[in-house]
Amino acid sequence: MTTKKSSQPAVNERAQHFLKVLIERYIRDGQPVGSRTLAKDAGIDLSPATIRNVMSDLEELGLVNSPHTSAGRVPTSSGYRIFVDSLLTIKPLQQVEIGQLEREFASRADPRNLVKSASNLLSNMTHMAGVVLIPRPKQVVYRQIEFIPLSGNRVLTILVTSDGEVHNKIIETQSTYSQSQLIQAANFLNESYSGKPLEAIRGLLVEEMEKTKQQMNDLMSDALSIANNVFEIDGNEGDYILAGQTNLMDFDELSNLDNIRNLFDTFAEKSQILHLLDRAMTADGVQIFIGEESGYDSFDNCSIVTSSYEIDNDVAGVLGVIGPTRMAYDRVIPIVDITAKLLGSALKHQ
Amino acid sequence: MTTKKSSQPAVNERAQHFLKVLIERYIRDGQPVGSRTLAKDAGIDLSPATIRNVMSDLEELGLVNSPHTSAGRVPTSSGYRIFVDSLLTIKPLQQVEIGQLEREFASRADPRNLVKSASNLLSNMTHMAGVVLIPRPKQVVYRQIEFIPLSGNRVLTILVTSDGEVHNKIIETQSTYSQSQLIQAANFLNESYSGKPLEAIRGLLVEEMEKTKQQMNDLMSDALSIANNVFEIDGNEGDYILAGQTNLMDFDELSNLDNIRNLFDTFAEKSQILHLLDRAMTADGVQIFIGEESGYDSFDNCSIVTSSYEIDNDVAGVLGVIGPTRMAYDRVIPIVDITAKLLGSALKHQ
DNA sequence: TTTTAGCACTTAAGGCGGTTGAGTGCTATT
DNA sequence: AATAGCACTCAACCGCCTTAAGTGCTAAAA
Repeated sequence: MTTKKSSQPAVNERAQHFLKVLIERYIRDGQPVGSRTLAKDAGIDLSPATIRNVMSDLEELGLVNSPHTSAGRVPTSSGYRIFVDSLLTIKPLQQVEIGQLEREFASRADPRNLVKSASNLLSNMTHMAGVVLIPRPKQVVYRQIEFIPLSGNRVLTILVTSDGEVHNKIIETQSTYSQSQLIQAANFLNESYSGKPLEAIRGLLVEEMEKTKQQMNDLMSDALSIANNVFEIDGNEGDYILAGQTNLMDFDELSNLDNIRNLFDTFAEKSQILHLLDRAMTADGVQIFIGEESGYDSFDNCSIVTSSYEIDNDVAGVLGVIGPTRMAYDRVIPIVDITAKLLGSALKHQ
Repeated sequence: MTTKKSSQPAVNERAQHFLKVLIERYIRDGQPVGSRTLAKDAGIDLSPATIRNVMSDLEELGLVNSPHTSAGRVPTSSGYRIFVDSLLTIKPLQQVEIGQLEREFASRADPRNLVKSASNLLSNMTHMAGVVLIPRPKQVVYRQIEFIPLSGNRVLTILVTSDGEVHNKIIETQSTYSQSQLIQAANFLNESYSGKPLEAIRGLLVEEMEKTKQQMNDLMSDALSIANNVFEIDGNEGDYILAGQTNLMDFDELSNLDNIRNLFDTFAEKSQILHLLDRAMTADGVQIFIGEESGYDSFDNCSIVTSSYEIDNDVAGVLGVIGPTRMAYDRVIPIVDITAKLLGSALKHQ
């Protein structure tokens, strides 16, 4: 049945079985698996001593190893590999669970949300991290383009593709275009080529260059009606950019896992931070929240130094630094202060 | 000079000075500050015993406290508050540093990047977390609007405001509009009202309703030239959505700070994950990277289970789960598998 | 009255030795 | 080929002790 050589340990069926049971066990409770345990679990009636021989073979093959001499065995990557490739029996999901998932997906609308909730689903179901690459269709179909003139002959182009994704890009043009020129250019493109694959457009353009007509103008009242609707709902949601969160792990007073976890969850949640920044927006100059003052438990051991920044003398936003209460305020305060001023004036020059 | 009452400890100048020195010291090395240390640091020639009395007063006032009976003192939030409000001597930044900052800001172009690099600057200079609220100008000036018809009478509106921000919103209209109707509506709005403050537009609309002319059509060749430029650079950057990263802290084998830190930095960096997902995109069906197989050090103790998902029979993206090598593969694999299928078909139905 | 010296007391932290329990490898036997 | 027996290893835990830092209190000195 199985060929065996005395010089090189054999990976016969029995050994494979033990490997399987060992890995399953290790996955279950995370402890190195010893011979006695394995003997009981395996369902084959063998003494621990025998198991030890087998495990020793497995170790020689690099499929398991021990953290130290008198510990049980732990699977190595190669061990997992074999397990996954040929030993694994997959439990299909319950029909009920599948149903739930289907309903979950059915209830979402636009692609962005779908992707987001797929990621959340993965994370929730597995209690691990879920990740979803944003769809990148092989054939990107062009939907809409828009141009916004910037200073010089730079133009902001906004390209909308079939998947509802919006791509912003700043391009440098050879000559300078006026705003109305750009608008008309966009109209032309949009009317002629929406729905065509991106790669094809260049070819089509040349060929179809002079075929266009325009039959607009009289639907303006419709435009009005829609616009009314849009400007009604202009909710400016607010969002922030965070950097260097992991720096916080350097501080002893924050770096127990619970604390860090709370902090990061708070960052991910966003709403609390947004409230906090909102509060900081009203005051001008540098503002400091120390410990509980922020009002959020996760920041109990943190201070937040903020400053609002102004564009053309209007408060436009807030920026700041989050760190342990024990921070070098004398240094952080001027940094936040000057950054706010520089950011403000940098944004003004646009 | 200073009024004192025997019943309530006094916050005289000397006590304030000690508080200041204590906090400065504590900020420097994070250890509870004892009477002897404080005596040396304070620059006033007093014995530790005297200092102890003062510290005891400060404690009674709630400005400091000891972690345990025989430890030194640590500032409380109120202590920091007083320190920050009236004891702090701020070090202005070196002119050199300011120069560097200015140059840093000068080199960035669009607002989004400015905000991002401001956040990074804050984080780098302070070695803590930087946060910047995205500018929310008091008067949002309207730049550009665009409509994309979706199914039913839902319309995707894309509103661009003066700060270069793009706001997507799906609205429900009363009646159904065709694509060309929508395009014309957008054109009308864009031509007439770009540069006006958002709030004012509704009023202006009614009043200016019938004044519009159109003088387009002959700039089409320009449109062509620009478009050429845009479609040239269509670089579809690729991005992913991550969820439940903090779940990873639940696993003992990952949850030492160094490890978690590396992981989170990798998530934030994005490029590595993107490469990995890219690799997973080519294979179809579920793919598994175990430990070092991923090729990235930060994932040495992690496995990644991925599956590509298809839209209309074309591979559109990848999704997956990241967890410890010791994961319940038999459960995770079908979850990833089915999620990929469901996401694919959910996206197709659009 | 303020400051200081002295003293007894508290506490975290670290080192040391012993014990326990799980597990191993080897050898001789069945 | 499988097993039993045995000596050995090692992490983890426990209790014990010591050390270092610091405290509060009281009584004496300035």
